[in-house]
Amino acid sequence: MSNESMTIGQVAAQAAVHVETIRYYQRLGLLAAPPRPPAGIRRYDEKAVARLRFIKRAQQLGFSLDEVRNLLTLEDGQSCRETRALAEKKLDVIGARLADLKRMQKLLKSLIAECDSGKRPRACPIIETLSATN
Amino acid sequence: MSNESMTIGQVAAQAAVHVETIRYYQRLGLLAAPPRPPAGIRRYDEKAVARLRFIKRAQQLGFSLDEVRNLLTLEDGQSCRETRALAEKKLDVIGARLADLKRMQKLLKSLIAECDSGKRPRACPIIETLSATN
DNA sequence: ATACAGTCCGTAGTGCACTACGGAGTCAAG
DNA sequence: CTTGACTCCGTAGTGCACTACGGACTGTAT
Repeated sequence: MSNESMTIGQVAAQAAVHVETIRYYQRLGLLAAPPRPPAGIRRYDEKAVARLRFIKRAQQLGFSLDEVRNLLTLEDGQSCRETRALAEKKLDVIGARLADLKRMQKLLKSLIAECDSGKRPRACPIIETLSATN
Repeated sequence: MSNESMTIGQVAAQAAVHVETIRYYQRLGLLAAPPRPPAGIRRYDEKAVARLRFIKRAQQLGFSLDEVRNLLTLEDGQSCRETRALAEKKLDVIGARLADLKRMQKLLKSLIAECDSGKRPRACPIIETLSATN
């Protein structure tokens, strides 16, 4: 089943995506659809599975499908510089997002802690904070 | 301008949101639209601004508008327990997201570092990694 | 009195990544 | 040779949080 000539459903299973997702990527031009034999069914090979995995891995690294499209045009591995630049930009975005989340986490934690210590004169510190007039 | 009887545009400016956003929240029932005088223009007070700020702050803490709706029904501050539960659930989600992002960050960093050390036999380590057959 | 900015309201579009649906065709097993 | 699972293809819907548009009206400054 990891051979040549798989159906779209088998490819989907191999790559752990839904059939519809494959078609969607084909529409977006992220994955080539093999030619359809006259009145037949398309057959896919290992490369399709590899490509899908590539896309999924890149997504997990935080790349959007549009960025993945870029990555794929660099897939030949010739332009390491560009790929690197893309990765660095993404790293910045991740750093910023990380800072945001940490800020949220800190605030929520302190609010919850304040809830726990019964010693606040006010109603609910969480609501209080959200309502603050700043 | 931070008085009674502001127009929707003034409220928007005060709360740093767009007019359309206010109307959108009204449609969602997050904010009450004051009655419209016959053939006139609606007038808003400070409370509207405060409510919008509440919503925006909650969003910054990672709450969806739907969750904000919940928060708003708890706004009287009487049911600290429920509010706390909501905050704790959100804290969990944030923790998970943080872990994800850190994983991504680590991987991207090491890939970029590998790019820098010229000593890899392969083409581009980033592309290589994405292409790996795992 | 009139120009013009702002308001009102409803509906439609955006972006992202899918997910669902439906009717027709195809393929393999029994 | 029929049943049933799978495939093909196009279009439409989902979820979230807005954003845009357009025509009619209102309020204010000149």
